[in-house]
Amino acid sequence: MNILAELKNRFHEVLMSFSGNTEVQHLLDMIKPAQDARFGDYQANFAMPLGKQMGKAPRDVAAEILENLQLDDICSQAEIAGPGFINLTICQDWISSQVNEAAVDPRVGVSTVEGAQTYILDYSSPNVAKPMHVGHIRSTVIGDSLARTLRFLGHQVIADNHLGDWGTQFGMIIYGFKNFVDQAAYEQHEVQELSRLYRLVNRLIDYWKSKNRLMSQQDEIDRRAGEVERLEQVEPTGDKKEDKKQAKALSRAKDQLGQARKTLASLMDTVAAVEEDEQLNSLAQQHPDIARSALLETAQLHEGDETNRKLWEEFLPKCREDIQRVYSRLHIEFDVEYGESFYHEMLPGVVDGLQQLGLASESEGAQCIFLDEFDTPMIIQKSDGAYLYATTDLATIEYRMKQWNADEILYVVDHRQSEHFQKLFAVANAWNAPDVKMHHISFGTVLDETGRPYKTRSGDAVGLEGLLDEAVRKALEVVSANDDNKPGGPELDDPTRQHIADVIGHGAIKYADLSHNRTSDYVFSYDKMMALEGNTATYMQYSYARVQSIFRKGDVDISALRANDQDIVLGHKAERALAMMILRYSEALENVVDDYRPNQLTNYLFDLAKRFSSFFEQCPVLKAEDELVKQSRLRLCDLTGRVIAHGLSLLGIRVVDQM
RNA sequence: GCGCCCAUAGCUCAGCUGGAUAGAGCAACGGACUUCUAAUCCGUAGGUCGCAGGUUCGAAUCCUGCUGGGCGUACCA
Repeated sequence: MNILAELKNRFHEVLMSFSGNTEVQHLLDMIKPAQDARFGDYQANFAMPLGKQMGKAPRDVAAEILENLQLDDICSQAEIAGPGFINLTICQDWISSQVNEAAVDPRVGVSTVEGAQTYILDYSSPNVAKPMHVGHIRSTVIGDSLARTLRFLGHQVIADNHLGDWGTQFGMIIYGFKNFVDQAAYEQHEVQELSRLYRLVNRLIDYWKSKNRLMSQQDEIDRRAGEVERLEQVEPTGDKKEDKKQAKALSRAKDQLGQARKTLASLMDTVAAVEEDEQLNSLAQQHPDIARSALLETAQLHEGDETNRKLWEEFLPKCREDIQRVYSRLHIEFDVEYGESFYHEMLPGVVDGLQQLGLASESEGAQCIFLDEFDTPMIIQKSDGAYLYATTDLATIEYRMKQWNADEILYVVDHRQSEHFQKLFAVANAWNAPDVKMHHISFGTVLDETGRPYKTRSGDAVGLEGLLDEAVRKALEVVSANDDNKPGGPELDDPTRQHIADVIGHGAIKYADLSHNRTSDYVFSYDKMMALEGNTATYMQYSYARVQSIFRKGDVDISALRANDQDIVLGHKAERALAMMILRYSEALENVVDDYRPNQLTNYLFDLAKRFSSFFEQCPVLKAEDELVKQSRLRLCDLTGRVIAHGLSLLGIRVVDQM
């Protein structure tokens, strides 16, 4: 049961007599959870605009609406307050009966949506040639959570991992393998060696790129310095506005000069770092053309060159296994994993099709699609004949429509690609998918602790696996310390502690990510991520474990408890508050799906767990005043535990019975 | 230059479609374990919601300008 939906239902008819249908929807949206407990449980704010519109006093309008409304069974109180707010208090009996229903419902009171849709979720999509690092986690975790939530609500979901298994990075690995491989190391640990080769080639390419840019960068500095000098000599005109403009131009020029100098310094660093390393330097000098050569390897792979194709076929499964290992420990699953290579053969057809429709045309040797709203075109074929990820993305949409006839496609990708997606959606809608709704579920950049964009420094990137290991290690420390300090002595053996640490550590990392509004940038901090108090998964897991602990101590037979028809009664205000929050679960899920924001669910779960903690302090369960209250509270505990576990499961987070 | 995004407590962040006195967590301070797990709870303190205008009965939220930051911007993904 969704209380909010039910309230809107009740108000709908009455409001219809006050205004038209489209307007009513808008007015109904002004019914929402109360901002403050003093105002009851829900509040309706539509009397103010309605009064304005009708030229009546809002309070009179509110009164008139309430007179024509049958709310007695749901609300114990419907009060007009302030300028015309309608404050609604849900009545005790109704909450009880709804909670009783939820308690025997496998879906804990959440119904499936009407009008289920077919969603395709495109998330995670790592580059298989590079080890996964902290930057990959957001897409993976947010996408996984949205997939689970949509599915639970009754939609059909196809989770697709659009792997980067065909791009330039493979050319780099192939080049590295042909020139620098350490056979012994490769035989011992293939992926590790491949990843070393990738980083090595990347570094050498960077070296040459930087080195070749030194001159032009110096020129730019000279030019900017000249500009600063020129601006400094401009005499004040006496005109305030004009002088302000001048001052601004000068400060901007100085800024740019500083930037240019900084860029030069970092170029020089890159160059020096290689040249100071004798071995690296000698490799660099032996491969001056490495950037072009690596691209050539990619081109040859795409053209079907036998050697390169064979190498690719040898590398790919190994890279995928490596990635799979991370997914298994995170319990991430996909329905399909069609990488970029899967679409390779469709690309010429995509370009042809777009040309024939006149959407694509040649410009500067490349096949381009020009769109009115954008300055730069979407390029679908390079002047050297190679295809780009835009081409692949278009082919992917084509395939997805044919294969699944999707209603909606969600791309969980960081915000830097928003322009790409805007173009992609515009082209797809004009070309082969006029009706499908496509959304870029963008999220913020991962920042380091100084607030700068988190960048993987070549050589010592924070691998995702290392991060997960660290989280589990820290969790184990806390689990052990906590268990050792239990009043009755330790309760957990080592394997159990290890398992608990595993659940808590992985949960902490996922939750840290999911609990932020996805559009915000994200400050990555080991300490913050692994803090196991406050608004963290651990707090919810702890609440769950406390419920189970009550059952253990009380020797409660859970299946018998669930089978008995003893009603839940809400005598204490902490019980009422807890029950009310349980009934809001479906509202929370609706909020998640509404704008694809899992943090709506983490916020809800935190509220729920807080209410439970408060209930736990104030309401003894096993030592309740009588058997009726005890049974009622046991059932309330059970339901709370189930909602917490269920909510966490939609975030991809597990629970344990004991902590 | 153009485009997109952001600015909320000391720190990290919520704040849904405009609603009443802007909320959490962490850190700080004061209380609560003979008790169903203190990984907890109760309380105190902490704010010019970047600045200036505008729209509105009502603005952190919408509009305009400004300041400061991030990102993107023709053949990488």
